[in-house]
Amino acid sequence: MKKELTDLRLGVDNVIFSVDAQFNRLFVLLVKREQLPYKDYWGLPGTIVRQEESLEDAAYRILSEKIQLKNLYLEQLYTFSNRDQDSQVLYLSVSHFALLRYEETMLIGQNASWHSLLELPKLAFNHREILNYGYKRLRNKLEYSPIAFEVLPELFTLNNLYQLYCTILGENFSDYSNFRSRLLKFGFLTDSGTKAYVGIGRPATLYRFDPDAFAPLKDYPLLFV
Amino acid sequence: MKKELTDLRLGVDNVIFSVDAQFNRLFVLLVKREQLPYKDYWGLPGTIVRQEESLEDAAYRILSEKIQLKNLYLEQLYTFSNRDQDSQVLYLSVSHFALLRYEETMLIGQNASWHSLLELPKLAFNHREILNYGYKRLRNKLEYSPIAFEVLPELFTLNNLYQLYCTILGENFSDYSNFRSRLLKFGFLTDSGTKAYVGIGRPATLYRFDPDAFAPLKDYPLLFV
DNA sequence: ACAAAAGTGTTGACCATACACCCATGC
DNA sequence: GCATGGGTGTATGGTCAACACTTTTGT
Repeated sequence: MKKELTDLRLGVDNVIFSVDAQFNRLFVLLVKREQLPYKDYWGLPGTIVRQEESLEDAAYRILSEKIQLKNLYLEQLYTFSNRDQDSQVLYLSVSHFALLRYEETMLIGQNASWHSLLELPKLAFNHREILNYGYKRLRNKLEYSPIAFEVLPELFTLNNLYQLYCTILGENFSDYSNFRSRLLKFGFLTDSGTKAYVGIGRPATLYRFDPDAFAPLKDYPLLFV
Repeated sequence: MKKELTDLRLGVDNVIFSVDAQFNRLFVLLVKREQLPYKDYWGLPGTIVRQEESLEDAAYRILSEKIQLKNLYLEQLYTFSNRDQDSQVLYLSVSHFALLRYEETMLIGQNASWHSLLELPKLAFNHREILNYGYKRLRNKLEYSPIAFEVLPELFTLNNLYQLYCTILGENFSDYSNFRSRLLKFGFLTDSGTKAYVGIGRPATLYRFDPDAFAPLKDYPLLFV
């Protein structure tokens, strides 16, 4: 019996993205480590799984210490494992992923902050690898699922939507006018009847995402890009 | 310190598919359990991770006890977790996935066998859920990656390829002649110069998959279907 | 009137579908 | 010759990228 068991440390690490819709910036949540190893390095918010917790419990717990959560849905990414050569302890990290609204997310405490993906510090452990994996998943979800509408306000303009896609996928992923017609043709964006007046220029139609109209499409591999 | 640790049982479970190219059948590898719980039920080949093993080691070890492995590449699927309400032990199952050639795979021992997906017995634990997850991944990989060529013989006809897709994705996923031209247009199938003479009818051209010609395409989301 | 931003339309190239049809072989 | 399966071609309709154009606002 003893032979079959192994010394384990089970942890969770979270790759939490947020999009600043106003200034078109993509952020990831990092925490400054206060303990060894990698003291004073930045890393992903993670923790050891405690007695009586599930994996998801642990992931939500550590996040709730760093940011205010509401309606946060975590998705499992991948399980990274690594056995320490000296101690023979097997370290397991089950990583999770989420996308939030930057404007609605309050940070708690001093040691957590949003970092642009364009200027990342050196990260602790293999967190850079986990982050890259999460970023790949983010872009993938944006193309194949309606994740964008979870992070936009209830009413949004097509330009808001387009900017969000640009921020995550990069400029020139698609022509704006073609993006418009493709999205409108799907039929799950309904005209709210109101307009967005923002200074000079023609006011933009405010749309609303209609989950019921989207539902029948959800099993098809429709491309948003 | 004690408070942070949790009673853990770490296991791996494998969803191993094989395709019988000759008779167009898709199989999954199941093992008849000899111990409690779920004694005499069929289940996925899995094991507890031992001292000094990595996750992958354990996955390959249990498979090597059931089938002859050669060039088997396992891909991680998902980590299922479940805490026992009575003992408070946290059970973790890191599942893996692979696709093999039925014709080249020798089973070892009496308690492992191939089962058609169309007539599955009741499975132990949550193995039905894991299997469904793996099946979804299999179909997905077939559409977006050249996994089919790992499982076909070195020389194959376009009809062999088409039959393989039919077996996994179901009939009528695409017209045969359109499937032909789409695949040939990619340019990574090279005419071997030889023909397959199988009884009556015009002999079919034998093709070979060219990894070098495929390489530049690998980062594009090309659709095989 | 003019600039700015939203929104529409047009064009040509490409691609998918559903077939019809031709080709090479065994009997 | 003819059945059988391999392989090619084609007409239609749709989709996509690029870009020109029109509309509605503030100043």
